[in-house]
Amino acid sequence: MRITLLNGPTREINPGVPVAQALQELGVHIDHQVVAARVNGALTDLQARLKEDCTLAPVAVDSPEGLEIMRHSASHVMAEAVRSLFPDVKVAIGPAIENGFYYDFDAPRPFTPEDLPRIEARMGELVAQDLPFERQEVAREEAIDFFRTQGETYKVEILEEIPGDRVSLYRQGDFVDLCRGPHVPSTSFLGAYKLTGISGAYWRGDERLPMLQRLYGTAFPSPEEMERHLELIEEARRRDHRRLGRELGLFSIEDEAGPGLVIYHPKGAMLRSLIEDFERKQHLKRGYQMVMGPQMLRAELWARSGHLENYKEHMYFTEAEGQLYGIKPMNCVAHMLIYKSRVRSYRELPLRLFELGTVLRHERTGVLHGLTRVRQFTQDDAHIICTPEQVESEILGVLDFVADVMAIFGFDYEVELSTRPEKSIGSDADWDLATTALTGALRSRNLPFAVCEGEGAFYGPKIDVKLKDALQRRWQCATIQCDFTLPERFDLTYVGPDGGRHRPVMLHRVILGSLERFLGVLVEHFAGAFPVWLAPTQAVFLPITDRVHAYAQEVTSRFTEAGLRVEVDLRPETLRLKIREAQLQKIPFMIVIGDREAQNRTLSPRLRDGTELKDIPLDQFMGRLRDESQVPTPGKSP
RNA sequence: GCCGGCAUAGCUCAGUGGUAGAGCAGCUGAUUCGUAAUCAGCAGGCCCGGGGUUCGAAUCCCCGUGCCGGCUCCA
Repeated sequence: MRITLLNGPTREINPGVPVAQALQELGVHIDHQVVAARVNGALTDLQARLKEDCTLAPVAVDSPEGLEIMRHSASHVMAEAVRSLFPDVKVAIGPAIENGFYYDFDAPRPFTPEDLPRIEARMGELVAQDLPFERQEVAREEAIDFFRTQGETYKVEILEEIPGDRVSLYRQGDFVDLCRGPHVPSTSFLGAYKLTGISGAYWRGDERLPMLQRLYGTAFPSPEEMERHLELIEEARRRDHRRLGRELGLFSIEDEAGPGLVIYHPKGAMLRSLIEDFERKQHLKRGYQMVMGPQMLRAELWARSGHLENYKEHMYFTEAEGQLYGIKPMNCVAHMLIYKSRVRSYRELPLRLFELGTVLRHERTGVLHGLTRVRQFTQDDAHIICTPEQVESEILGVLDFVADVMAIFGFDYEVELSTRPEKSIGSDADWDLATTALTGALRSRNLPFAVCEGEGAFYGPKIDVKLKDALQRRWQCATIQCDFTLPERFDLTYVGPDGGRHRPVMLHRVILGSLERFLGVLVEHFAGAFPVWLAPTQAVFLPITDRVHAYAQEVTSRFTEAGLRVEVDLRPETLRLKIREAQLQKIPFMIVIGDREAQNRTLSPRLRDGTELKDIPLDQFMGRLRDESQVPTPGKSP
């Protein structure tokens, strides 16, 4: 039997040798770094026996596949630990996930935080025993019988649905699990792991099905790598926008006012208004027209738009003079009315209507979270109404818009295309047109994209943009959705060159998405240290003694009149104290003013990073601050 | 909405059946100071709300509300 090492030598090897031995004979050093192998490209256990000619490649624990295998094995070990400590639990599923793993159990009593150390300790014992993972292939019926006698009804349920006659089981110690594999050779291959959380999780992710108990863990090849990961979580905690929002005086969410309702404090309102100014300029530059719709519209309109049918449970209603009004959860309806207000010619298309539209959505209490999930938020929303021929170029325009804006804020992003879901309306032709246009636009900009089959809105396919923040976390911001329903329901038409009436296509799109969410992401991305153009307070003047108060106040007025966002700290405190507080407020420039500066009409700015500049002429520094206040132009100097 | 945890001063947190505490912040006074905390004093609480157990509840039990971590949903 001829075995070839990928990008390596070929050897004649006796049939029936295990993968690990074959690798060794091919000169691969086998230690705990190697957890599995690829046999002709397919992930395989190291213990598997080779029967025919093939190509081999080792899979190291620090490769993405190797890590996933190790984490998956960790979930099995956790399941064994849980089964041995709590014999009454049934096991459901336990995959590897980003940074770790989980396992779902049906437990007679919920787990508590005190259970975690016990389970972890038991896992430690299992790891110390170095139990081998053994793969066994059996007939599906045999597996069903086995799990049924064990009382593992969830495994039986899974088995009854998977196709094929034969399935694989993995055993380590006393624990046997239905599993595709592969696994690490034995429990001592686990590396560093830690149980991190408990939560409820619906069986099969369906809220109509029973809730199981999920245990989360994290696992890495080495303790150092796990430490780095835990440190990253700690860093995320430090950057939490809910904490920084309070500390920096940006916003609050008060129990008295109601959950999910953001109250902007002065600094937060300034930041928000800077972003809104930016948005207006960017949209006007790209041929959008600003519009504004009312906060509530008659319920009949929401019936017509289909919201009453599809979105009612998320809507707030109010009544006046016997009329029922729906408070807007989306901005589209008013935009439809604007379009319909007169006869439209093809010459007007594409019509791009932009609104910083504030919407209210009744979100279920459990999903609310800081600024990222709220009940009232403002979208940078636009509806583009165009001819079918214009759809693709309009989508391109939006993609370029997104690219520009993300570059300005300094975010990388990923793109997803979501296609027709099972429950949907519209003709196949419409769906094809829209999906082709979306895909075509992505292709022509060479944007790599993931396809989420069946994840589209019920009225049309969409492109979602996930920006990545400084901690590599992904956030939904921009989305571009094709919509055939609304032009239909509101009977939108335009007069074509032929003099006949035609139905336009509508694109619904946002760039930043929810300003609230975007603000939250910005806070965490910059850890509260906003770039000068976004900083609510750009500089604070710090007079050392009250002899220089007059000069400090004069300078403050001059900067303020120049449109710069500055403050002055006239308290009779020490410079050290003032610096410390300004530093904690993450103000970009702390400007020291003492007798020398007042004498020479200069300033001594300290930067956020601790750099001290000395005796800069007043006008020179004002020029610098003015320059840095400009919206960055990516592509030009850093 | 579901599972679990938590709720004490503006903030961070001690106090687990017997008279409510600390640090920071705040206020008052002194200090006029050169790059991350000057000193002293004072004040601050329906212990989330409502019921119950108990001679006695911040503490134990029940019901609400809110928050946190997840699930489901989602901008």
